[in-house]
Formats: sequence, C-alpha cells, structure tokens
Amino acid sequence: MGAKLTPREKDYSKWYNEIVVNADLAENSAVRGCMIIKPYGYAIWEKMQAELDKMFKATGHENAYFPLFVPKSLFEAEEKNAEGFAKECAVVTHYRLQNDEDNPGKLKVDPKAKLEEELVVRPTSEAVIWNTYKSWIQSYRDLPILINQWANVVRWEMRTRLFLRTAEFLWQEGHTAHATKVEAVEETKLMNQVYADFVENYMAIPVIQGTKTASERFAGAEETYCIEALMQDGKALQAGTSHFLGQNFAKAFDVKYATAEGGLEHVWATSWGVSTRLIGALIMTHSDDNGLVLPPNLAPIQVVFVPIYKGEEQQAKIAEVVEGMKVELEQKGVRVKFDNRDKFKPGFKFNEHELKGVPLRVAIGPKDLENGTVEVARRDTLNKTVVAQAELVDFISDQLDKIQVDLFQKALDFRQKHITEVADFDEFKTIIEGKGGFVSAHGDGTAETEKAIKKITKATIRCIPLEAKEEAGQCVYSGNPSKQRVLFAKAY
RNA sequence: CGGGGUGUAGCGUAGCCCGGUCAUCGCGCCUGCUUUGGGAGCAGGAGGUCGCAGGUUCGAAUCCUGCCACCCCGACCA
Repeated sequence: MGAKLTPREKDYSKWYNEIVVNADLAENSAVRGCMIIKPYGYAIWEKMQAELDKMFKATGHENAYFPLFVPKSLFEAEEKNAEGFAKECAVVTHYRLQNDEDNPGKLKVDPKAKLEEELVVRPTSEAVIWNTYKSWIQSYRDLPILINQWANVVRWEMRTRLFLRTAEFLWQEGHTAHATKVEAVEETKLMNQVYADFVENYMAIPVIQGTKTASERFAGAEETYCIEALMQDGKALQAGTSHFLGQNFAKAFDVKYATAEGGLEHVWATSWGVSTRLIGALIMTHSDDNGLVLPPNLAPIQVVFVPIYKGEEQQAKIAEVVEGMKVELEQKGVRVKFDNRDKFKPGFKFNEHELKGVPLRVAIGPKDLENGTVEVARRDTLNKTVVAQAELVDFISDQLDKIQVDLFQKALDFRQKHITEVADFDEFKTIIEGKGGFVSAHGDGTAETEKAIKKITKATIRCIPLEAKEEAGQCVYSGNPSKQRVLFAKAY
C-alpha cells in the first residue's frame, strides 16, 4: 500500500480524501459529486443510525417513508422554502428514452414522453410530507404527529466536497405537527438536545448548541437551532439542525385542526435532520496522520486480534487461545475481529487496522504463548501495554471506556483553546486569519453587519449560543450596542 | 457562469518548452523461493488506442486547431 497520510497543512480536504479512499470509506464516483460508501464506512453509518433511531423512539417518534419525487406545484407551495432550494434542485422532466436513429446503439430522451408536471427530486421533504399531513390531521386528537424518515436527498450544489457537501446524501429528517406553539418549540429544542447528546456521547465530538441568525436560518423556518462542532483545522462544521417552522407549512398546505373548544387552528411544525456529513465530522475531529480514529461507541470493530506466528502449528495454537478470548469478549458485548488471514504479515495488518481506526489491537505471538500475555495497543494514543491473558477481558472493557472519554476530552480541550473572545475588529481579523476556531464577539444583530464581516473575513455567525450570558457591549464591526456575544468562524 | 490548471497501465507519475530506441519510474497485480513481534526480500511476469477528432511532418505523447472530461479558486450550501 505505502499510503502516506500526510496532513498537508491548510489543505485538509486532500488528507481527508486519502484517508477516506485508503481506509475503504468511500471514493468519488463517476456521478458528479456523489459518493460511494464502502462497506466499512457504511457500517459506521449503520451504527449511527441505530443509536439515533433508539433516541428518536425514546422521545416518542416513529419512522415512515415518503416519495422521492415532489411535483413542482407542491414544492412551490411554501414560498420561502421553495425559493431557498430552487437553485439546487434536480428536476425530472421525462419518463422515457428511445433509440437514437442518428447514433446507432445510443439512446435519447423521447420528446413525446414529457411529463405534464415536472418532478423535483427532493432536496428535503417538507412539501410532500405536509401535503400528506393535510389528510391526516383534522382534530386535536390527531396531534401531535411525530414522524422521522431515513432517506436520501439531492441538492445540486455548485461545488461538492466528499461527505461534507455531496450532491446526494443520506440523512434522517424528522417532521412533527403540534397543536400549540409552545409544544412545537419544545420539540425543536428537545431534538437539538438529542443531537447534542448523540454527537457528544457516541461520536465523542463536543458541540455548541445555539440558534442561527436570520441569514443562516433554514428556508421557511421561524427559528433554527443547531449544534456546531470545531474541526482540527480550525473550521467550524454545522453538525445538525432543528427547525421551528411556525405555521408556515400549515398555512401553505392548509393544515388545520379542530380544537377541543370547537375552534379551527393551523398546526405548528418542526423539522430536524442530521446527515452523512456527520461521518465527515467524525473523521475531521479525531483522525491523525495514521488514518481514522474511531470512538469505541461507533467503531464497527472495537478490538482486533492479530496473531504472530511461524508455521501452521503455532498459528493453530494461537487461534485456539484467541477464539477463547473472543467468545468471552463477545459475551460482554464487545465487537471483536480475529484477523487470521494468512496472506498478510502482522506489520501490514497493524497498519491496516490503524488506518481503519480500530480502537484496540491485541497482538499475540510465541512470546505471549510462553508468558500467558498479550500486547494491547490503543489507536488514539498508540501506546502499547502487555497484559496477562487472564485479565484481558476486564482490561479491554476498561480501555474502551477510557478511549471514548479521552477522545471527547481531547476534542473538548482543543475547542476550548480555540474559542477566543475579542474586543475589536483588528483582533477579530487576526484570530480568524491566524489561529482560527471560534471567535466570540459582540455583534449588532443586523444582516448588513454579518454580511460585511463575511465579505472581509469569510467568517460567519455560526450560532448565538444558548448558554451565552447577558453582557452589554459594542458590536465589533459597527460599534452599535449589543446584548451578548455570538460565535463567529470560518465554516465548511 | 467567471478565473486558473490537468488528461500517459488499476492508482500515482517522468517525458512535452527543444518532434526521431520515449513510452519512464513507483505502488498495486500474477508466479516461485525465502520470510512473518510495525506496511517483507529476491527473481521472473502480465498490463498502455499517451482523453477524443482532425491537421502539420518522412516521422507526433511531444507542435497546431476543435471538441470532451476532470480538478482547483469564487458565487451556493446539511
């Protein structure tokens, strides 16, 4: 292989691509800006899905599935939403191909097969879902509706970036309908909290919860809550969003319910989503020059056994010992792989599993057979420890917990060091250009100021942190009064 | 769509300026032997319409023209 995983300074994407390709995570496909997720990468996504799904169910949600195609007339019903996505929609206009007489063996679109109405390939499903909810909701007894969908969506971005902004991506989108505004706002906050818990506890990525400014808000939302993470190169990444949609969609699709008091009201809506972008966040938060580093809670393989032997006899002896330990670990719920492939040498396997980010590696050879030991190596620290075979099971479960905690702590320390409070615009520019990370600064809250700052520095307001305390100050750009600090950063 | 760049084996590349044993090297792949506690060594082997189409020339990967594709920077963005 000989793959060099050099983190070219300031050029994160290439490093990231190499890891992805060499770690069997994904590769660019022939389709513009789409990705092929290889089995190992998909296993990570499946694990993420499983854990998120549990959390959604625990908060009362159910899964359902809606069509990929959105008739244009439905799509345009909610004006702001339609306008926001219009520039990045793939549109189906025909339903048939025919032989091309001018080019034998080739096909062309049959002009007679033009659709009466164009179909938009969903960039998000609010329109289809709310058109459906219209027929599902009549009475307050029908509410709330708490539905989630696992799906793919297409956004024809002018520019794509593997995992972070692909033309097609996998995600989940929750769409809920509520009788009251209070309930809908609560749902919005709840799901943002669910995302924060998942990303911090399973992915070991610290996030900042906050709300978006009007210019960064989801098209059609009244308020957008988000979780913002910081990548190793100092750029911020929006890791998930939860939107309070007010009555915008209910009004656009005429969804009303009869209240207990006999009135007729529009329902209140939320939507929330996370995507395969999270895999990008995972890679860019924890990985190092040796490849991926996966948190134990998400790693498809938590422990890999690598045997070291000369000859079949020795191999058989080691295999016997390993199989025993493997069973014990599996009984404790540990995901174990015994890499007993004969075609590769131990050194090769060491590197391969490092590339794939397997949290713990257990090597066992002739010396260990004699001494009743094994060698355990941690992926995150690369430290090796010799452990007695009898103590291995406890040692491993202990180490897995430690790695999970340490990865989070390491990322948290990094982020804390990269939140800089600034007082004036010169300092602002210096930090954004040099050190990077989040800049905590006063802003006057106007879109003009935000735009001006973006134009000069490329930094945007990532969020207004939920936990920001009231503090009088002056806008770093305009000098106008401000009530609290907000977080700026360059973002992906 | 604007500005820049690149197309040579599965991948990464040399050669192009200055036409002529120029189709180079590395990885990977196949065979054999030796190896196995950090990406093995040696020997042998397979694999290429030099992006496509024209043109100039005795001769083109190399020069010219036109297409096509991809990449990077900007506008857009989970």
